[in-house]
Amino acid sequence: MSSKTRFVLLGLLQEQPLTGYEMKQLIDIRFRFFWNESFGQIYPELKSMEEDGLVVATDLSGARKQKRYAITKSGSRELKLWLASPNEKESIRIELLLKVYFAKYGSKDILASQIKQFKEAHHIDYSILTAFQEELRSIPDPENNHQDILRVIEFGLKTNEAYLSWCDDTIAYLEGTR
Amino acid sequence: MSSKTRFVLLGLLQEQPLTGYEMKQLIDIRFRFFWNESFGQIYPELKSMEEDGLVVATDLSGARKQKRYAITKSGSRELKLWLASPNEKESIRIELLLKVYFAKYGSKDILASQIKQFKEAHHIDYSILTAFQEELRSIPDPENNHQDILRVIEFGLKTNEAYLSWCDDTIAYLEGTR
DNA sequence: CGGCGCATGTAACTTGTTACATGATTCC
DNA sequence: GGAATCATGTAACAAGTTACATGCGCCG
Repeated sequence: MSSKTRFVLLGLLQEQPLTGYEMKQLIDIRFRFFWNESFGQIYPELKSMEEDGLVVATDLSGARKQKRYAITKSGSRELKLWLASPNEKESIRIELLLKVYFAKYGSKDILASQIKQFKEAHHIDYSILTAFQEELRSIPDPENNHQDILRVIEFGLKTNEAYLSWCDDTIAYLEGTR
Repeated sequence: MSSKTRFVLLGLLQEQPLTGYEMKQLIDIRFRFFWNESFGQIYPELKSMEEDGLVVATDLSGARKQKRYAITKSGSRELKLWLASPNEKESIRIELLLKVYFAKYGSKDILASQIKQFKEAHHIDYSILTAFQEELRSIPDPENNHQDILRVIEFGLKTNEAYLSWCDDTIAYLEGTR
């Protein structure tokens, strides 16, 4: 289970030079439903990537000591290599499902409220995804550059729809057995 | 992000006494689509749980040096406490989606084959879930003990259906743009 | 008698989170 | 001038994986 932080950052930099802070923001917004990275990973990783010659940093003078990173030829090569390499099994951990599995040892009411919370969180995800989708669709895209990203959004929409519908069924079940 | 290993094990032990090895097997089979634990977590955790008085071990003499753990009153209390406590945000990491997002920098053909692999893996998950569902339904359940577990299976089925349908759409899209 | 599955355990390592420190800029 | 946000970084810690060591029992 090797770290993928490096490749996420390279992927973002392939589009345009960015600061570590900006990359974190992009990951939080665009990848929120299937990926995350913390500053504690990003900054040290950028340093090590620079040492490996995959990126070059420019110290923005004047501005608030920000470092803008750009990808190098070598970095692009690494990115392509990773894109063609096999994927690791996705890792998923949903505490709520453990609690549903063990539901008979706990309170149905509390569980129902936990599911409602889960539902709300994913309803927000769903809204964000819908907004992002509309935004992308509203921008003219003659070269079909947005299609790939729209596929990712579609994944998020479909899985979140599944989540929401499961929540409704399960809340109904829990409240029906009171 | 505190570890939940302890509670998973307590939950399993609430049903019946088990060895570490058996718990690992149950987690691998029953929780495979939303949770995992390794021996490297399980054995040290069981030791620490015994020290905390949440479980008691019985050394099965004669048999191949196995230790069977049983939950204590104190352990049951801990389990109930956790069941009523708030959940951590679920963690999900899907490398494939990063690659779809960055698809324009790589090969469409390779990506399509990666998605096919993903699809196959989840088709297997789907089959396992269906089999487990049928098994549970075939066992008479006068006290509705299986209902909670069936809800968990339902979650797996719904999300996997979403995955599979997304795979088909996305493969079609990739192969259409060749 | 050899290989596989059962069974437990540990040590080294990698990965990831959190908390903290520092300081600039912007906006009210 | 104070709060929020921008911005970078590190150190301590927690969590999780992997590889290894050990040995029994069963089946062919």
